[in-house]
Amino acid sequence: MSLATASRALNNAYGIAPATRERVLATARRLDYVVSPDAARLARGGTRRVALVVPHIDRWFFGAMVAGIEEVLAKADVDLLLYHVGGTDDRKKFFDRLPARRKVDAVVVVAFPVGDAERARLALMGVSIVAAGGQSVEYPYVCIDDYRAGRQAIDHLVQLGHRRIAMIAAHDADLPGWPARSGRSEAFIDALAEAGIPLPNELIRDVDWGGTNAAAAMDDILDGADPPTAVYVHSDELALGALSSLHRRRLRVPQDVSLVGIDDHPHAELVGLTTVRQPVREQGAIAARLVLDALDGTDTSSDDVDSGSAAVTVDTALVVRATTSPPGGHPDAKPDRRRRQ
Amino acid sequence: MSLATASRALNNAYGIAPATRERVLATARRLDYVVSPDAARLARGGTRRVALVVPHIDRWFFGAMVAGIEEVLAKADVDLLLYHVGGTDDRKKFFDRLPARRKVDAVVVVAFPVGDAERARLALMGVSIVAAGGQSVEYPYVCIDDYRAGRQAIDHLVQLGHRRIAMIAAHDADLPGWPARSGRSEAFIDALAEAGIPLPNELIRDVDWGGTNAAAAMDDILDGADPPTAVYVHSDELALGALSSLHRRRLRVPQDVSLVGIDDHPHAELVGLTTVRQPVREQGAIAARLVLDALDGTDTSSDDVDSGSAAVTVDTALVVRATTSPPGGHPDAKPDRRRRQ
DNA sequence: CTGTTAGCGCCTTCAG
DNA sequence: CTGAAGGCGCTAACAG
Repeated sequence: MSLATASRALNNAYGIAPATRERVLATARRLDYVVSPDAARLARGGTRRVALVVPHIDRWFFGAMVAGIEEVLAKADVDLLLYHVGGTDDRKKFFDRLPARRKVDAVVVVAFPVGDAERARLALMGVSIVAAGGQSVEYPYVCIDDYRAGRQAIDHLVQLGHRRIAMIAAHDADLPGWPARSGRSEAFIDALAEAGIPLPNELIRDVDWGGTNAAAAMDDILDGADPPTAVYVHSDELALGALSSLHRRRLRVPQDVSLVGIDDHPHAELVGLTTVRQPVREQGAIAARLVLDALDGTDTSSDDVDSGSAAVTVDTALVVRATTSPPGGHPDAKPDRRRRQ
Repeated sequence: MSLATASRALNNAYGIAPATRERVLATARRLDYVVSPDAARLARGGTRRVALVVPHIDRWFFGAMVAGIEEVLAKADVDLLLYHVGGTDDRKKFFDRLPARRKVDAVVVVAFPVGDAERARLALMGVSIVAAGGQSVEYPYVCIDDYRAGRQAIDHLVQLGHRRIAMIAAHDADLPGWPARSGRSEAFIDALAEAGIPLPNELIRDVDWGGTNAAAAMDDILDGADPPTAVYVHSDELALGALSSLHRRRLRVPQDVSLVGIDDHPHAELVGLTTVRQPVREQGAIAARLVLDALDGTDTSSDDVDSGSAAVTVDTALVVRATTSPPGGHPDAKPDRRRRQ
């Protein structure tokens, strides 16, 4: 039979006799034949591929995000090209060479602040772009409200009665302009202001990302003249560092000092860390759906539909575990050690 | 000028005048032109792509491995297609559908035990396969010697004078046949036997992978009649769980009980966990090189070269931190809290 | 419903 | 050293 007929059969196209199709499929099965996606793409246009640009694949947050994205994209039968853009040089190289060019229908930047120059380079690719975990004025995105998450953490401390509260923030040399920072910091400032607490500059540290750095910052803070009764840390992995400092000093948590983080990292549950949960995997899934929307939009050119839902903010929630209590730690007020088991 | 000339110029082919080439390249640059990799692949054969099959991308070990692979493969200008094969159903679906078929030149299975049926399916793809993190009789692989790693951990405990030692192993429903298990378990058995210590079956637990499960196992062990003075845990993430159990019970580590893990997870340093380091990222890099070798081999069909170096075992090393000491914990013998800072 | 005919964008002999 | 064909494996109009 003819080539075209076979092609139609394999693609479930219209206008083909069920019998013929069945025959084709059977033969294909017998020969273990599958169409070449590359050749198909060449003829049809549109790779079913999207590029994933991710800074630190070996950190939980990014891994979970990728897992979420992969899950729904795989289901939609689109492939993922992984570009690990770790350090600054990697980053430069990526945007200079644009290795994903002509290879994908879309790119997802994962928790990755895109600068103006970089945006210009990306535009060159001529494909849709979505940002996962980090808002963007230019692209469809999904993220949490970092300010709100921060407020949930701090307000919790304030409500417990803490007045002397430290903050450990972090920056990442590899991620200049990481957007979560400012929101989480502003939350601290505002919350204290609203509670009538003067901003304790001597209790604020801004470290390079990493648990050991956070531990050092915690040490530094505790060495101060008037140490805090509670510490707000920008993320759980940093909080774990702070916690190790506390343990090393044989300070009791939460009796001597309370500790709250953000993220709900798997290890947070393990050590009973009070934190603000963000659904990372779900964000990934949503990002993937944004991608699929974009692809459909491109295919059908229906610009007037759903062009507003391109910005999704998912909710966060305080998870109270065992590292927070009123100052001095009233045992009665102390929550269960492991809340969800 | 002609199409062919341009093609030659872009590919640095032989037989082209430097001037002409330069002119072509300049124009290409000006037009922001890049060749279509898909079309090129169609004409030339050989996608420059490899598939990465990874079970739990959101766990540190797998992420680090992927990072290592990506680093060298990106440098060689080959792209990575990511297939996240988490649960058993994912796995079945992947091997049934073989979504990477005809899309890649090789596939890397990351710490992923491949069964016979699965191997047969993979063979269908007709591409080279390498195993990263887990030995394989069939494929080129890179991994550590799990038995040896286990021995390094246990022998350390034995040398410190411990005679009552517990073991927490783990299995993963998603990774049936995980090869590291047996080696790490045998190490325990052999080491005790050599030291003349009878195997304490009541101190051995085999849990589902996960920190909380390990914590529960630790609880269970400590509730026993004659608790151990030291615990050997199959991996750091489990050890962190065990550690949380110890902390919760206000047991002093290492004075009351010593703890040793395997992996050197980033958090191990944070909490001062004594462990056996394995260079995960490096294993990824080596796996990537095995892939490149295989690709070259295919291209040039030079079967007689380096066909023996296909199995690499990388070294592990004991890292003594703060969770191990002689039974009872002689302060003098106690190593520095944070060894490498 | 099915076969024919063009390409998709590139590489590669083969003659100039 | 360069240009002119042919083809990689498939799909998409077209006719039958």
